[in-house]
Order: sequence, then C-alpha cells, then structure tokens
Amino acid sequence: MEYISDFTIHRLSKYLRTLSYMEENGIKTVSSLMLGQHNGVTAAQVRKDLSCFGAFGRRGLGYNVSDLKKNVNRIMGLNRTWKVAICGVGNIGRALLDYDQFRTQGFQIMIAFDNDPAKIGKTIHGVAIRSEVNLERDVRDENIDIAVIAVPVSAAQLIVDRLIVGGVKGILNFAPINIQVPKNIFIRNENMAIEIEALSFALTNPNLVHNS
Amino acid sequence: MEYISDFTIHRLSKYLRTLSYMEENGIKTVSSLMLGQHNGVTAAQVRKDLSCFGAFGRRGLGYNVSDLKKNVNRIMGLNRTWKVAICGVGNIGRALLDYDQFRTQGFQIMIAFDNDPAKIGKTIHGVAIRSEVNLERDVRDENIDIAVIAVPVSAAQLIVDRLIVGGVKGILNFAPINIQVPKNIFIRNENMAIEIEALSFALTNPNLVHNS
DNA sequence: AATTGTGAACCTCTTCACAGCT
DNA sequence: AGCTGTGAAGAGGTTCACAATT
Repeated sequence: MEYISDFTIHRLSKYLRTLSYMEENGIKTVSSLMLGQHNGVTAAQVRKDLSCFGAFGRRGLGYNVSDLKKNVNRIMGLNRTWKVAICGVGNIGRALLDYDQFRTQGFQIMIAFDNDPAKIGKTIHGVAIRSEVNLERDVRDENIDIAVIAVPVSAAQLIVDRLIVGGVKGILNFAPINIQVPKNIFIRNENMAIEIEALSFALTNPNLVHNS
Repeated sequence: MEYISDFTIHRLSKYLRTLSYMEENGIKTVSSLMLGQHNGVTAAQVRKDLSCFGAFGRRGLGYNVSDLKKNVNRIMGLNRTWKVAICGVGNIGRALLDYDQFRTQGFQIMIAFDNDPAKIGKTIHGVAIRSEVNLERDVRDENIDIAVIAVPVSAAQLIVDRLIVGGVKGILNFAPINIQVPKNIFIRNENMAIEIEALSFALTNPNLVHNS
C-alpha cells in the first residue's frame, strides 16, 4: 500500500475548508479546477490527491460538493470526536482553549495542565486547569487521544514521555525542539516563529525566493 | 541565481535555534551530523542547506557555533528589527502580542488593530489597540514592514489590500483562505488547524503515513 | 582520523496529456 | 463538449559517496 504524503494531507485539510464554504453558500458542484483555484494548486494536483482514496467525481460533471465533503471528512478522521489535553496554559495554550475551530472540528479539550499554582484551579472556557502531578492517571481516566505540548522546551520531552505512559497516541508539539517518541505514537510539530522568520528571509533576500 | 526552497529556509530557522541553545551552553564547535540530529535531518542535508550561502565550516573540524549562528542570523535577516502590525486581537492576535520569541527575534509589534469598540483603546503588552479606520495612514506613519492577519476570513482580503496601500511588504496570514497579493509582496500562510487535522488523519489511517 | 563541500544518483512530488465517462 | 482519473514525463528535494582539507 502506498503512503500518503504530508503535502497531500495538508491539502485535503484545505480542500475541506473550501468545500464547507461552498456547501454553506449553496454551491452544489465543483470541478478540480475550481477547488484548486481556491487553494492555489493545479486541477491535476487536486485530482491526484483525491485519487489516493478513490474516485469521487463524475467525468464531465465534476464533484458533488457535500458528497466530497463527507468523504474527505471521513478520510481525515474528522467524522468523530477526539479527546484532547492541553499541556501548558501560556499564551499558546490559552489561544487553543479559546480556538473555536478546534471545537467545531470535533477536538474536545478535556484537560488543561499547568504547573503554575496561580493558574491551577482556575477555569478557561469551561476547562479546569490542573496540576500535572497525576498527569498519567488523569490522561488515562479521561481517555485522551491527543495532547498539545505548549510547555517550555526544557519540560517538553518529559511531559511527552508521561503522556505516552497515560495512553496518549498523538502529540501536537509547539515546543521548538525535536521530541523523541516510540514508533506507534504520532507527533506533529507546529512552530509559530518559523513562518515569520521565512518572511524575514524573503524580505531580506527577495531575489532568492519564488514569488506566488 | 538559484532559488532557495522553503524547506531549506524552514530548516535554517531550526538550525538557528539549536545554535543559540549550544552557544548559551558553552558549546564552541558543532558538526553537521550533530546539528542534524538535533533537528531530525541528515548531516548531508545540513551541509547542503548551508552550502547555498557559502562555506562556513572547516573540513575535519566542523563549524564554529557562534560564527555559524551569526551567519545564519544574517542570512535569515534576523540581525535587524522588523516593525510589525497585528490585525485582529482575537485569541491568535493576543497570543502573538504575548509571544516573547517574537520580541527577542527582533519583531517589534508597533500597532494592533481591531474593530471591536470594546477592545479599542485598551493596551495589551504595551501596544494600544486601535480602530482600523485610518489603517493605511497608521501603517505608513509607523513604517510597518510586516502585518499579521488574524481577522476572520471574510475580512482578510480587504485588510490585506489596505495594508499594501499603507506600504506593508510582508504578510503573515492566519486566516484559512488563499489571499491574493501583488508580485512584489511576500505572503506566508500559517494555519493552526492543519497540523491537528494531520494528526487526526494519522491516527485514523496509521498504515498510510510514514512514521518518524 | 575527522569532517566539510559538492556532483551524481536517487527518490518523491507535481504537471502533462490523454483515454474514458457523462 | 466538459471533466475526471491516471500513467508517464518532468521538476525538485534528499542522500550518497568521495575528493579536499585540517
């Protein structure tokens, strides 16, 4: 069986957003060309991406919007809820607790951890902040699927190790460090500084970068 | 002249973080192998990335940490300050205003815009929130280099158009939409939902993804 | 002995181009 | 006629392997 590239997975997320928008606006049918134009990719790319998972269109006619949306939603695993724990309630953790798109996509934040006594016991958006003392047990009791790492670099690896003991299967890591996980655990890194640094590079070396 | 790929630019950001860490911890010399191991890439990859910009190492000895750090910092355009405006003081905008790494890397947040009367006039982290009524003029007066788009999708394109009128040259876009900009403007997209959706995909289709 | 810098080989992703449906 | 699905070609990124250097 063929692996699916990160590129394809990322684009599927984007297509999904376009399809939701179209569905909300009563657009019934979409071509690969249109779906591509909304996301800055070619029609062939859209078709190749979708063809990894089946044949969802009709030749001559294009794709049915809500049909394709349902399929991509299912492919992405977004037709269910995921139980999420936030580790570290600093600015990023707070932003995520506050981020509507998480909730509406089925990511339910069940727990928030922080080791600051001033924060422990407080509630943000209905989620009580607790100490990490019993992290492993708490995570297991709540059946957490995914944990978000928003703690300082120095604490990140240890927290991840403990989360895995607690049964977490996916890690979304905001700490700018390469974290080690066993092969059966999935980790994705998100680095808020990287894109603005890429802008700094582009503005400094305009002749060295491709331009949209 | 050869273009530099986004991949290389992103990795340079990461190398920079490792080099800072090493410098702070008194490590004087680093090999491409070590620098790679800290960032999950091969030694050859590190050398190829650096070789786009010159020869910074010494055969048999490796790279001088602070020397290489200075060079990569310069290459990335991070040896100066950039004037930044934040558009939209929702959860993402607030997180960025609060984000130390921005300040320490030379990204100075000069202005924050929001159209919520309840927010206008308030100050977050020393930055006064103002109405977008005179956005073009304000942006020009403050000599803003980079604007962060943290407004709803429906407002994003218009705000970008106005920022460009005000002389902004770089856009960091958090709105999940493909924004059009003239060729001389640089835009980078950041989508907080995409990586957690990729996790959802991986957990749903473990046999379809490469695993670290 | 160790490690860089780099052309060549390799691999992966994107685009092309067209047969096959509607 | 219009558009999908897909094998083949093309473009681009990564790794190999080794000469060059300390």
